[in-house]
Amino acid sequence: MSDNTQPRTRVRLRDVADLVGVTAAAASMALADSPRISDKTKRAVRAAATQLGYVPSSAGRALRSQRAGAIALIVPNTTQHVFGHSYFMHVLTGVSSVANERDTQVLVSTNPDEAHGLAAYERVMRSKSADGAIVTSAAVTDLNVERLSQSGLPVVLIGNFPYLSTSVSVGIDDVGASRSITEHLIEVHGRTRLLHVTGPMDHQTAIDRREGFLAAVAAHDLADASRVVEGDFSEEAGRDAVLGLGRDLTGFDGIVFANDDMAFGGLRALKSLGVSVPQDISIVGFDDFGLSRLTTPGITTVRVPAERMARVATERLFDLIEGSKPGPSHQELAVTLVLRESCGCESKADDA
Amino acid sequence: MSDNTQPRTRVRLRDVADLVGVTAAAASMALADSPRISDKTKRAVRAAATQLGYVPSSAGRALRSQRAGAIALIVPNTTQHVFGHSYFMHVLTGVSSVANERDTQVLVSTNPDEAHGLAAYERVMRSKSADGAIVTSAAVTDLNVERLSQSGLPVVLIGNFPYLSTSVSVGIDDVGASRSITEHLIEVHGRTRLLHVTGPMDHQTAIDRREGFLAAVAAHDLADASRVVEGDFSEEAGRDAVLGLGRDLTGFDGIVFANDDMAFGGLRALKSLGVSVPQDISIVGFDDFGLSRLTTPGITTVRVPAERMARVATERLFDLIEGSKPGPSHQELAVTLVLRESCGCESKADDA
DNA sequence: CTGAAAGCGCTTACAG
DNA sequence: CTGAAAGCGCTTACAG
Repeated sequence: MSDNTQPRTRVRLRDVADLVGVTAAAASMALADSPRISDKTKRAVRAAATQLGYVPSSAGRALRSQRAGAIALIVPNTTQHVFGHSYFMHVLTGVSSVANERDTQVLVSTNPDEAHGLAAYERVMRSKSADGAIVTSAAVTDLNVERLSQSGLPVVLIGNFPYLSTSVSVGIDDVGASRSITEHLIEVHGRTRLLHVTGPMDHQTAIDRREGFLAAVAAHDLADASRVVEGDFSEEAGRDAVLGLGRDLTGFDGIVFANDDMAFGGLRALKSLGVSVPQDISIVGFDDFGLSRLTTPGITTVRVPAERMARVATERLFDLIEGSKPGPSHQELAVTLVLRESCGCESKADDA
Repeated sequence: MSDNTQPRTRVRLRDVADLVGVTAAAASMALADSPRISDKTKRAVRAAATQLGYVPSSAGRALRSQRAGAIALIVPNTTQHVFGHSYFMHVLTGVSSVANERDTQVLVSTNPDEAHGLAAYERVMRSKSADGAIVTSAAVTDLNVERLSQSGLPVVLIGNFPYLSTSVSVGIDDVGASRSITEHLIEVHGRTRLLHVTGPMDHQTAIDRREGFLAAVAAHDLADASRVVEGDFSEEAGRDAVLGLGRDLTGFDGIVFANDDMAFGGLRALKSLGVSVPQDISIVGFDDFGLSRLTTPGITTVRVPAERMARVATERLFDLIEGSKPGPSHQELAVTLVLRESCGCESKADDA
């Protein structure tokens, strides 16, 4: 019945107020459900707002209230290389859903804006386009993250940042998880001669996952038969690590890759060499952002709860913005060991 | 040397102007490089802005200039199901890079905000949080897309929307591409008994890809030996389509899946039945958003240039916002046939 | 308790 | 040509 053609021209708060016969200030308070305003007026204002299709101007509100009503998700320029698409989508999903609950917009800011002399994300923050930021960088040496997190602006980091101990961050126990998955190869599959292919060593995850690997082999007295090769989280690095071993390859019966992309590259290389996985060599990866269940054999890995990390980080960010709940500065979420075939475990049914 | 501690407190244009000894209006014009202002003043203002670390307030600018300085990328609530993570990231990458070139922020708006009675993206537009929107929906029946695109607000759609012929959109020729890949199975691999598994039939891509398949089999007089089964773009649908054939499966020597996810599900199902691909049955997919090169065998598919579509769409959006260049209302980009092993073509070297 | 002004930061349009 | 006011839309803080 109410075939109210949505107005194409902007509707201002004043228009709503005029229709009811109150001031814009009163209408504002009515819509904000202020106790100052009578129920009768509130109802009238709300009806008028609906009738006119009023939507508050974000600029007007932001300027007056000094709140952008948006948070930024920062994509460091290294992301394409270090993280996969799936990882970022998990993070985006987590951030969006929490932001949605709070009627807050999500701004995605990519970094490589060096032309302007200022990191793009610093611009975002300084221009007050966003009230806070989620940063999911990885490089230990990323000074921008440090500057931003110490600027006093609300920022929550996803990952582990031991050098930024005062920052608020949400991560996982990479050391423990890496140790666990390595011990799975040792204890369940009896592997004794292990290779670890690391990520780029300026990334904390790479450092921690190597540490976990080393702890596992040391605890089982397998350090002498084990080796560590440096990679960079790319599929090519996994391939090169395997191919680079040459005839030394036969000295290993298990490979712990620091992420799934490298495990996939390594898996392909092993296949091309006629080495069968897991019969000849067990391999495992890390992340479970999507790839590892698609391969044949499926890659046994550690599932990093990216979406949950993002959700928690975003909730913490709102706490910071609202100035409430200090809470712990670093939180660690639990991870899951996902057993597939590449380690020697039996094939499971489809895991969706 | 210039160890200028960045000010934590906001720097307003007035502060810059005061430092130079001009009015805020003059400083504004100086930074905008207005011909009204002398070079000397411009230099002084720019120096002061740099010294103070001035970044314009997005709210102030937006309110005055009636321009948000942001565009929105709309994620329809059906996206999780219909598109993959990779697709959306390709789009986001394309949109971001063009937006970055124009100093414009990118807002990501997810749709499922029905609680507020207004589609989230309509809120975004009406609140002037964004000056325009890129919509990458798919459902033919999505009335919100129609409303939004006809609201007069600048909107560019990614995909084909024959029902919205007045809208600006960027897509590919799904019919032609589907026909081509089907003919590849027929002409190159001599397949004659073909099955097509469609997407959800309320999606234009599903309709078009089916049409291309039917055109191919009709042109080669293979319609009688061919069949069409309805799917929904999910891995499970691909699996179910194969398993649902039962002993009829032996009647087919080629399957054209309407996307890669279904092809993957089908591939797994065929493997589980002991049917070898491509020896017994050739299969092909559509999209090439990431998955199809990871499987064994790799899936032959049509590469949809998602990032380029997004770039073109975003450029068109800026044209609309700036009110310039009408140009064609629908553009089609070329696609690539990506030959892998699942059709029977020889294994190629790694395609990165 | 309530009405209406002031002002967030910016840039455009006006007056001189 | 240039100076300074006006006003974008909103909400808070003030005056009555």
